[in-house]
Amino acid sequence: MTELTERLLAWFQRHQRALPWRETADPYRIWVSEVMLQQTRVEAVILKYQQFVESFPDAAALASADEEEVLGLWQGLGYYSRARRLHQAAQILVHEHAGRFPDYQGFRGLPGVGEYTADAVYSIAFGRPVLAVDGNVLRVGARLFCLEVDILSARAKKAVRSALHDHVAVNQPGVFNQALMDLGSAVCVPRKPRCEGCPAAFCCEAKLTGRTDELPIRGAPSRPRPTPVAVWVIRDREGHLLLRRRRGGGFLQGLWEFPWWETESSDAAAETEGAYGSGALRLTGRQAFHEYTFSHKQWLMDIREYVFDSDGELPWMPKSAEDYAWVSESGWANLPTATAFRSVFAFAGASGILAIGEEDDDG
DNA sequence: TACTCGTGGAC
DNA sequence: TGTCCAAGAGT
Repeated sequence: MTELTERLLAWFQRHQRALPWRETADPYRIWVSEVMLQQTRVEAVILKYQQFVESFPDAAALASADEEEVLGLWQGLGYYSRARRLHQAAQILVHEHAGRFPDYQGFRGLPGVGEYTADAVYSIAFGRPVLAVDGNVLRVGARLFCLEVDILSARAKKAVRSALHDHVAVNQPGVFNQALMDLGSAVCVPRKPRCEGCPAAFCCEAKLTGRTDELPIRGAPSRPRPTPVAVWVIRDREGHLLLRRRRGGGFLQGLWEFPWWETESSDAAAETEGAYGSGALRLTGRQAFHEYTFSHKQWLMDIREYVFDSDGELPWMPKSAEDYAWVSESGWANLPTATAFRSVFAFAGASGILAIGEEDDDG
């Protein structure tokens, strides 16, 4: 065991956070936590994790659940394909692996299980002596070894793996990996690292050469692309709201939403009116404008209210219509929805939304 | 490699 | 207030 390893483990023993997924050795629960934690802060995960494993205490329970129920518990966490892939993977585990965790390669091949997740779960739950390289470890490694390459590049990952290889605590790799991650999130933070309390400061090349503020090197993320989008709040004669469930694509797949269309022109309302309007749809005149920013696009939402004055279906609704539903102003609360539509529910006056708290309306 | 895929907290 | 970014995976 190297001095770095020794000091890091001692620091972790003293400073580690109490987290619900650290109170179990169940690989299923550790797996759930790792998937939830992808690109997501610990504080946002804790409650969701507890609710999730309470509803689905094991892989069999998750496998037999409806996708809608799974998405409902994931609601608000974002990156919803994680939930669908976890659900699919649980079904594969139950039906093709008799509910037992397969070997490392078998697990690595499950939907949503990449290199990091496989390494994290198998080091923590099974003691597999591998380094789990996440964003924290990349940042810590970049400073420890003064890596001059973009930490998001494949080269950086390879360099960190190589440089840390001999430091992995092979008799407790899971503890070692979590110690590195905790160090990254609590001490070796992106800006203004807290080197005073760092157990690795004694051998940190960035610290010893005064370069902690220059490292790591990381390219600027691409900016969200402004995107006009028309959102239709459609009521029937009884005041029910028309929602649809998204199918066939990655974005927000499986979630319920108001009908919307991204448009080429900045006048989203006019463009969609021509394409999707119908004689049975009557504008009420109520309109609002909201912005909502995803990781990769910025929606400029032109929200309009219509009344559907007919008993039929709208031309663009599929014949089966099983992915469309007329719901009461409180009925939406039982359906998984994306946060992007929170302001639209507020606009629609849907009950329950005021408890969440709102928000601007440029009218 | 570069892009898609959400959300909200920190500063 | 805008910017950054968090225990990534899939394509």
